[in-house]
Amino acid sequence: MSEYLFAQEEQRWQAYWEEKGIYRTPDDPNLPTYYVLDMFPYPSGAGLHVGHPLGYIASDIMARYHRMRGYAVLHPMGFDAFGLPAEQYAIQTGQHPAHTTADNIKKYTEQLRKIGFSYDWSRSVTTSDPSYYRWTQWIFLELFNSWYDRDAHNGVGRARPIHELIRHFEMRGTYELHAACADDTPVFTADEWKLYTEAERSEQLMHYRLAYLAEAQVNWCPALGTVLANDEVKDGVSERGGHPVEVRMMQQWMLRITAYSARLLDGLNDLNWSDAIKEQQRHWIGRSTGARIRFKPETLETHHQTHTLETHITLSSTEEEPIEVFTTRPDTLFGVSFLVLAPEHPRVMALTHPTRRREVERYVLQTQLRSERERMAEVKTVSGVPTGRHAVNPLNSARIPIWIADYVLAGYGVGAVMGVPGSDERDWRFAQHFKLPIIPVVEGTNPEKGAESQRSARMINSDFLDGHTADEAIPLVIERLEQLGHGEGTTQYRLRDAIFSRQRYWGEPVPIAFGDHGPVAVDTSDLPLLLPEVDKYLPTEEGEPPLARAKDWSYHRMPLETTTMPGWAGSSWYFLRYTDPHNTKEFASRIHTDRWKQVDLYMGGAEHATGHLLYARFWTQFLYDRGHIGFNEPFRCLVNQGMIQGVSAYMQRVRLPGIKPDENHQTRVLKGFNKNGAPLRWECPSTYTNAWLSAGIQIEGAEPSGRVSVDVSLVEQNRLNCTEWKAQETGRDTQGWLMIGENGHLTAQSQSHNELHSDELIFYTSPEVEKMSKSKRNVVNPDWVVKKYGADTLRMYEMFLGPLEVSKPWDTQGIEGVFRFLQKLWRMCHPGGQFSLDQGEPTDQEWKSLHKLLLKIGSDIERFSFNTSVSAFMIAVNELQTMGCHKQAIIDPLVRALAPFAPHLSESLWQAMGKPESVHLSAFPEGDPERVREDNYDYPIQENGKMRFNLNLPRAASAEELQALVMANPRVHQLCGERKPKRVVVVPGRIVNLVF
RNA sequence: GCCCAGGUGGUGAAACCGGUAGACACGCAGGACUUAAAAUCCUGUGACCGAUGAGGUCGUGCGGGUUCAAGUCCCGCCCUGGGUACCA
Repeated sequence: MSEYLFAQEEQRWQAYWEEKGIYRTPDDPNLPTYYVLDMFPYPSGAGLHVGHPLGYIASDIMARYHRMRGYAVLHPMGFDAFGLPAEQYAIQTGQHPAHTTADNIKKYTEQLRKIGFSYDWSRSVTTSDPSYYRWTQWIFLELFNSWYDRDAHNGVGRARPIHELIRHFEMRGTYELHAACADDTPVFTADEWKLYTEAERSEQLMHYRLAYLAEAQVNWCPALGTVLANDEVKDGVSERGGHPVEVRMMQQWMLRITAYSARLLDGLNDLNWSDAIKEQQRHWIGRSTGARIRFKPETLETHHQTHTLETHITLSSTEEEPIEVFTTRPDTLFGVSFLVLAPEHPRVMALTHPTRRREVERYVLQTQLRSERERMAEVKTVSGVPTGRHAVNPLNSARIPIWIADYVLAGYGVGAVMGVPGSDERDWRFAQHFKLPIIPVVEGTNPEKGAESQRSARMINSDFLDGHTADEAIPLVIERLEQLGHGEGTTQYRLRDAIFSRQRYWGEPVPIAFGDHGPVAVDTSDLPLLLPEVDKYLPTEEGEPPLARAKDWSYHRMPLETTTMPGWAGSSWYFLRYTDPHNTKEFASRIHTDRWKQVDLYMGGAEHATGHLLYARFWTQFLYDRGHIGFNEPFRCLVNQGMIQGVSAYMQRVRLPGIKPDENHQTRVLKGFNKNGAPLRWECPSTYTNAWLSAGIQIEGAEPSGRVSVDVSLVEQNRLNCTEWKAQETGRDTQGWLMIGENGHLTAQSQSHNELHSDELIFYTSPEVEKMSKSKRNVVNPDWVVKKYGADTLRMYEMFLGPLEVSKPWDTQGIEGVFRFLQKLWRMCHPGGQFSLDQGEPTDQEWKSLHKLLLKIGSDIERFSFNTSVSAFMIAVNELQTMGCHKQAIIDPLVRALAPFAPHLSESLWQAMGKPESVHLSAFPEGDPERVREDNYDYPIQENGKMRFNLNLPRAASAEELQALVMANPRVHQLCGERKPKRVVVVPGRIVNLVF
């Protein structure tokens, strides 16, 4: 056998590994543990393309490497199986999403198995499996039955059981309670609590639960009949499908992730994640520190009232209440010349002067009508309307007008700002536009030109703050405001509570029923609450979610919640389940989660930066607070693999110039240039008005009329396989087509005498690197690669392509290099076609090649530099081949080092050596620096920093000795000539530089 | 606009602490073996000058700087990709 028959060998070893169960996670509690996890894939119907396994291959190398280094390795794979595509398919075809999902999982699993990953499949989990989502529902109920105590843990805060909150209410009401809740949460005494009805108590508790029901502004997508999360909406349309989205108020289940804002932000510092992802999360959470300041509105002269007494009283009380604003620059308080409320601010109408009511109403209505998209498009246009009322600056009693404007967002801070046009760019534009006064409060402000927000500048016109910088002034103002009771220092977060309800079928049912006194949790012993059968996967006629179609959707005669959980519910805790996947008593036992702890290496795409990665951290911290696990961050080290892009092949289509009526109608002559600019002429049938042009060809008078991609499998080095293309196109396109290539033309129905045969036409497509997708026809399927080159080649080539974190295009041609390397190694062990290794003692040179490799691989793996590892293997094998080495003493460790990268071929060679056990159970070989040490080093000799030649000098020589040796060398004399070096820089072990 | 990556041959890339730029591979060109092809092996391959030699000049997005020495450090800009946006 002179050739490595990969197909046969790979199948054989995959069966062998499975039979021996060598990737099963070891139970031995004495072994050090290593948990490597790939991000949960959604099993889409399209299957895998070559981009998907990139991260899986890298993590598999790490898993195998650690296994060989004596770690107990947990390396599982499972499926995030609930989701919209299966549901959409169900809506279209009536096929139950569970069936589609099962088919897709089967397909994915088969594809993954062929690549030879070392997953412990016995631990696989699927989120749509009731035995799994039972625990997703259970965690939801834990959230429902928890509140967040901000005072716990020395002010860090901690989630606590809801019954402890009830006890607090019974003893002290809301007195001395610092809980995460909305700002407008009512205050009550213990006595009031005791008098509340059950329904009222339930309503009060809802303000504190970590999973709670609230009226929320949501992104309603009519086309999908569902609500989308903010990160599922891009540019005003749904991320999936691109359907329009509108803003609506709806009753939703929410998760109080904002309780964890500070911890989620601060926790980032200790994580071994890329700065890019950490920055994205920081920005998403968006902490800003500043102050809330209350401005008292001027009393309204009430001489015009026509209200009834009752409404008059309620109105005037809100009229009198101070207006609260949030600012990060309380130091600029003396520069305030107006207040602005968001149009959605609840007190807009109450604070509007009756004479202005009409105008304000119109403005509010107008902003409501404008879509998100429009508002985004007109970011720089200034609009707003005065309320006709004024407020008073709490520090200097200045009278300032109150405005309404849409540049203030209801959803951030308190929905109201103080306008400081001297120090804020937006306030400045607003003041400029409406001719409001601009009071400079920091030195160097030019009110004519713009705002000055420098924090280091000295304050002016600011009473007791004058002469201070912003950082000095801020605590002073806050102190004064707190003394006067007009405000206090505070911290705001951009992060919003997460909407948890989905108006969809294919998700986990929310285990809540609605009783007479409010929501009731399904008893945990009744979980899982199974997803019911429905006749259609669509919303009901009344716009209720699909679950409302289910027969008898109730719990102890109480109607059940009809929304389901979002995709991220199941994926927020799955890494815990893998430690104990078959547990029927708990989501995972502490014994197992304590043993494996955090994921040591989490591999996946950067697109989950603010979604999955944030929610998973939130759930982990919550489960930690409630004592269910012993750590509060899920993923210690995160590596984001880059994308593998596709190279699409495009053909240019042109409209040919018109033919004059008197011309010969059989053929026509086209003139133009080829891609090198050489003039060309073609004689073509005149019946065609359109043509495809080979890349770079120009035709006089022709107009481009679009381009079309062709399947990449028909293209090699940009040259189109015209025969194949013709075979595919002729069936579809009855109109016929004309192709103009480098050397002639081709049509669908060979009708012209001078037409080339499809094999002869040289036709180039234009390559373009873009995302790999079906629609761009640039998808390369791993099954195809495995079939043609084998799994080991695919694995090594994906690693060889470039650094793991970087995006790079797939080039099928390049794969030959890796394929040849593996074949070369195989032949090295099969001299004359038979397996045979030399039992002799290797030479120093042979040892050196081996240990150079081992040292390199060891350090490369530690820093995920797998592309250079593959090169190192190639270099070693090239060197050994040149030396004619096929000694077992060298090949044995080399094969073990190769095992994580090319598990099949190394197993073939290993077992051919007569080893009793799998190579994957052997020890990873260590490099020995002694074996690569050399006595001499080729010193580069530089002239003024420019490399001239090398001198072979003893490595042990000191700088002085080296200088003496160099200066005595005849080649150096020749280089110097008459000149004498001004200075000789000698860096032992590196370089010698002669400076003239 | 702001934040984060990145920009090196025809292509993917390497250079890990400031020390020989382009390792390894693809592609291309030439050669050996073969009736031929495939496979394999050998040689060359950044650009320019020079004779195809010896040798030299230039060269890591652009312009400056620090240094004996810069792809690497500093300052200013340009471009590409990702994120984000009246966030007070």
